[in-house]
Amino acid sequence: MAATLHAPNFDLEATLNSGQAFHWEPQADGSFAGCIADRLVALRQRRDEVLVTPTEGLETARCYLRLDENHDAVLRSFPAEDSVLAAAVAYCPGLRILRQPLWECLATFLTSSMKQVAHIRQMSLRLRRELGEPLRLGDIKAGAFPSPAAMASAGEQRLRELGLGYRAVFVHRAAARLASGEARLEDGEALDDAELLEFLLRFDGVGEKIANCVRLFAFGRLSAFPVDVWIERVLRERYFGGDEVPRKELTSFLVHHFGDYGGYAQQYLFHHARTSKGKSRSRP
DNA sequence: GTCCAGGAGAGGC
DNA sequence: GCCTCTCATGGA
Repeated sequence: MAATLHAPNFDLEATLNSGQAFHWEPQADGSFAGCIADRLVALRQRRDEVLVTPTEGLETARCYLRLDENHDAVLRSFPAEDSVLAAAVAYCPGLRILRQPLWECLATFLTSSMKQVAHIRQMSLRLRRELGEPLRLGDIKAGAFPSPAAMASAGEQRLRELGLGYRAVFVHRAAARLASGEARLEDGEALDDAELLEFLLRFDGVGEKIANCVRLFAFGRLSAFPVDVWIERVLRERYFGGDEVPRKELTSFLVHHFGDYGGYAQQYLFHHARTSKGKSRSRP
């Protein structure tokens, strides 16, 4: 029934619930059910293994969970003298960056602006339920993430009704551009990191933050470093003594300090800040 | 009831 | 270039 993935130093629950993907649903048996592209799978962690149901989903899951990478090399790349990052890694060393489908990632993060993780999740599940291809796995039902064509033909008004608010226009425009063939996200694969950033910024509603989320979580550009309100707070408080930091100075610091796997560092810092008890939420 | 969120774009200066 | 304002919604 289930196939097994070797997954040392891996934390399935943290990875699926760390604000990268928003649709994994916990099951009574401790597994998580959700779609990877158009395949509905159930994933369950057992010590150093991840059990994948059905077995045909094995390679899909391996790729999605990035279990084909050398994670130790990522951890070794981090600046040794950085105690803030070290604490975040120690808090949840098994956290991984996912390798998500391109459109799903772009569309989901277009809905993310000025939204809390819980609400992005609600929108994602609703879009899947209302507009996605219905899938079944035993008793489990779920919807695939709706295609650009499905989103385009649903129309902006329908997307608004599904709770997207002012974000509906951006999602709809992107869906229409992709459905018509005017733009192809796969073309981004061949671009270098800087070119890919420019490519993504051409979508209306995509700024530097969302572009970096898509570069990191979908295109696997592991140096991409999304700066949201959480990360900005962590950086200001823990790396800049609480002072306001000009955006340009911040960007320069990120590139030089965190290095080739800055995106991973960012995810550890984000997850730690957002979920740990000692989370910093000081405000003026 | 109030606060705030994995932002971006437009307009004013 | 850097502010400030607006957009929309519901979980915490």
